[in-house]
Amino acid sequence: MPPDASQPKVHRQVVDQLGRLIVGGSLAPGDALPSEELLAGQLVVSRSALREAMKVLGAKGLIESRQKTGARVRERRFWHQLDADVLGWRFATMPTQAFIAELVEMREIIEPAAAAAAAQKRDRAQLATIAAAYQAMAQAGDRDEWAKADAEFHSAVLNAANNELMSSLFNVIATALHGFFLLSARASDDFKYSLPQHFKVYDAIRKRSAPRARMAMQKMVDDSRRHLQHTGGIA
Amino acid sequence: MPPDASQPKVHRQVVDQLGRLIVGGSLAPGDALPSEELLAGQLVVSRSALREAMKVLGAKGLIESRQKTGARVRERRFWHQLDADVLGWRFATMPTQAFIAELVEMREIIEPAAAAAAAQKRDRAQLATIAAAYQAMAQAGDRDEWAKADAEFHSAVLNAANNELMSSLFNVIATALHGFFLLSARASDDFKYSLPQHFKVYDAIRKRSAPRARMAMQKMVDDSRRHLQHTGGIA
DNA sequence: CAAATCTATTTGTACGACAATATAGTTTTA
DNA sequence: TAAAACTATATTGTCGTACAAATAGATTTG
Repeated sequence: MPPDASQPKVHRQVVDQLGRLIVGGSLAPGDALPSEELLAGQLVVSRSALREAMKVLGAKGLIESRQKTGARVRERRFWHQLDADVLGWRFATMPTQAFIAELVEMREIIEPAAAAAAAQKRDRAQLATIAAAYQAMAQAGDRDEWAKADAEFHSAVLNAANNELMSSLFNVIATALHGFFLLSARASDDFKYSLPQHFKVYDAIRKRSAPRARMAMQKMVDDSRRHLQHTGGIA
Repeated sequence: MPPDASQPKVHRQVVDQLGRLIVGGSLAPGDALPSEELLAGQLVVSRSALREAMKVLGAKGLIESRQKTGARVRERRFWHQLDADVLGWRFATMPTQAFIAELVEMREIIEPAAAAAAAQKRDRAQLATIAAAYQAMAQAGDRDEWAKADAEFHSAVLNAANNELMSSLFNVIATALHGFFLLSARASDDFKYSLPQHFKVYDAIRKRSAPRARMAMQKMVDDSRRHLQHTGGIA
């Protein structure tokens, strides 16, 4: 009994189909979609289900519907680029080096800033959560355990910054990068090689030293980039 | 003939109503919404319109619907905090100092990083756009002209960073801050006092000096914060 | 007591009808 | 002729109803 074996609902499937078409470029900004009646016929779904899907796409900034004129694909600058689905569709249709670079750049901006903020604003419980994640990393027996604890560590740091906007942003970025196994710089043999660097981040946050926390996280992020360049990236 | 006098559609109104209730805390995470039939009756709308609204709220991470169980408010960590509507509802219901501080903090993280990236990646046309905005600032005759050109300048810098994720993020943050007139540090009498600082940003980007661009923007942002603290904030 | 079955509730999908709106064309008017 | 007012018409928006699908909870059964 797989935990998520429920077949996807129709409207969700339509959201995915149209989303991919738009983000993938098959439907360009300015293009008009077929009328709801027509499109529903083409996709073999009811107009009700189609409309629910269109509203969702509208909520993501991808399309705009107006009476008489119909629905049109909006310009890219209106797209909610930080929406998880939109990111996913970009991944599915254009996993280019440039796109990955954008994600990595965002990560490199957020994490050092978050570490600095965490050093200033973290409370005791949040520090404890970071410490627990660090312990789990130290005791990790294999790559999977390490990866899990590593993700928790970074998530805990973000949480300790006490800024929901920042957390939400990192959440999206990290999830997307996770899809490419690009979050942690995983050395082939010694997967724990970055443990000391993580300790420095933790220690700086513990001592409430924002500059040191920022620098330590910056170094970690730089290492990650160096590693990426070594392996030549993916796409 | 006001440009946007069209009465808001029903499903949009429902999205707003429920969105405010949830973000405002009247409906807490974990709470169950009434069944669609009931809720439609309470709001005096058809089930169809209500469902379209619920799908939109689901797309924003606010609620989750399941058969038999009904719809429930999701935990805050799932909310799309960077969605323009969600930000708007937070504004409408909880314009607290803490929330504004989160927005300002995000801005302070993004803009210096964006200036640095722009210095490295901008092309000629993007530089020209920044220059044009700067010129408009220099020639601004009143506060409104200045504010408009100022917004264009910052937007142009973000655009020159050539990272759609960053642009999208800044767009949302800046729009929200604009709602509070908190984007630019507007001195009461000399509204052009930050012009030289803007020039430094432009000049560094022109000379492709990332460090100087970052520092110049950082200083601008710091000034803005200092000014905020002087005036004691708003909410 | 555990497993299988049934039942009732709620969302999901489909269909049909009409209202509201905005475009494009048509007619009227100055 | 040009501008203004009107009219047709395509398309989305809203409503209501019926039924399908899923699933939590009660019931039966071994």
